[in-house]
Amino acid sequence: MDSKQQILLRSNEAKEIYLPHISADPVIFGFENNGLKVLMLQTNYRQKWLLPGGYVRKDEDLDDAVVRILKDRAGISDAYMEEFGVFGKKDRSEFFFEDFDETLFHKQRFISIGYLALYNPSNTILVKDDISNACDWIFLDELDNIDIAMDHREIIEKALLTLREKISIKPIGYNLLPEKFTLSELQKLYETILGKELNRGNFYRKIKNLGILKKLDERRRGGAHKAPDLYSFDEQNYNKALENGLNNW
Amino acid sequence: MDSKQQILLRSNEAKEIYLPHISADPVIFGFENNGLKVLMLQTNYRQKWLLPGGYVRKDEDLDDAVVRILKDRAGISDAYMEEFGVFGKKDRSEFFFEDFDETLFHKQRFISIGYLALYNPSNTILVKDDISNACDWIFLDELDNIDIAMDHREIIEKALLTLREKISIKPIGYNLLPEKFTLSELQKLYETILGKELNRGNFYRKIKNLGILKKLDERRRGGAHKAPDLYSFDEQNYNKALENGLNNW
DNA sequence: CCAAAAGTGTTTGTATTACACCCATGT
DNA sequence: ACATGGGTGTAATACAAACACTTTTGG
Repeated sequence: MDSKQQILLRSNEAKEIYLPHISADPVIFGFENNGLKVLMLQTNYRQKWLLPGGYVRKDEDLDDAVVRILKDRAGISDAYMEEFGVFGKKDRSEFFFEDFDETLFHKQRFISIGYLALYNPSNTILVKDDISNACDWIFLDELDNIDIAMDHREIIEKALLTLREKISIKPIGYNLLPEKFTLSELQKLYETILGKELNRGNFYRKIKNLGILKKLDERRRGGAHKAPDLYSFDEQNYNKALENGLNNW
Repeated sequence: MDSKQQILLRSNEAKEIYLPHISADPVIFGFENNGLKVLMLQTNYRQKWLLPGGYVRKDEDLDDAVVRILKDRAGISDAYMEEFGVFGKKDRSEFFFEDFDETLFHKQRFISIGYLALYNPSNTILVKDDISNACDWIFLDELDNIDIAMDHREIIEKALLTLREKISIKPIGYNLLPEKFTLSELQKLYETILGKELNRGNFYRKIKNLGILKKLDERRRGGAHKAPDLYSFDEQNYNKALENGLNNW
């Protein structure tokens, strides 16, 4: 079965179970090798890259739909999630399926709700579904080199802006870093998101005064030099800081 | 024609021209008599108060739809506008029209996109449309005393939170105050949105250093005491501050 | 004259920034 | 030994918060 037939099959099913005209597109950010990445899928059909979006079931809360979409399309659960924008231009999506006729579910006009998600790439086992031929974390600076469908590039940019604003108000890291991490990894994450370098000593003090870290009795061995201490987040204080907000960086 | 018949009539029309399942609800804030107000309509049907929401035409950008809705339902143009949240619980709206059958357009499941708008009440000539028997600015502290339909109270609360966060990043006032205003009016606006009192002298210096005000050669006469100077916004600097953001209050 | 309005001064406290220094330690 | 990591000291700066005093002026 070729990719076009597969889409047609999906279309009929979709008409029955999903609300028309509404889609949700999660921009899932991950942090690895000192860089920010976005999870994207490449469709069999037309070989273009897309956010792992999906639709809302007729009998399902929108919030639940997004959780399900993340799970089904990217194999991700328990990610941090937040709505950050709505994309509703009238020709934003219809053109993509130009070789299908108007009855195709996917070819409707869609208003898409953008969700920002944070997740640690090393926790993911990437599974491409049957309409995708690839599922990958793409570094932010590689986005320019791939062919992105519809307005998904614009969606990612808005998500990134939101992330940047967010980090000056709320702590970020819990969903992006592994259980155990070093201070310089955390600092690098902040530097990457903010797009500027931070002073190590000041970062050390500030993050420590927040009280959101727990120093572990372990070190990361095997590096070329002194073994750095490992930390993890103190969940209670982290969540308290999430509620109360922080100051600026 | 009673209110139920009127809704039925609207329903048939609506099915033809609007996208199903999608609505937009603007929370329009106004400032008058030293207090924040929200524009609301009271439906003939069931006498409940609602935000002046509307639907999106099949051939219309979402952004344009919101502008049209504001114009048609509240007689407002050129308001500041910004999306602040999406409300998508599955039973959030269907119950309101319980005495109609399932074919009613309005009784569908709706996912509503919330928009925050700022407008000066004295610029509005309130026009109730034919499905509303009242259209009014309601003071925030009066909201508890009126019967608000669906989840619209929750939507207003989220909008207010967004407004509060917004004021610490961007200047606010251009769309909420008349052309010419006094410093104490502006201070009162800030105090109302932030929900706390500010020191006059410090406010004076801070707002002045922002450079977003123009002092006019006029005074407000007729008060009991010294006539206060009138100001207006310096549009260029105001917009620059909008782009660049400010500090905290 | 009086109360509101405009404008300025000062003090205290707290964060931020930028550097710099010292110690610890794995290879 | 040495590069990295951990931890602290400090001086300059910049605001923010609280308060108080003065001058102006419309009725």
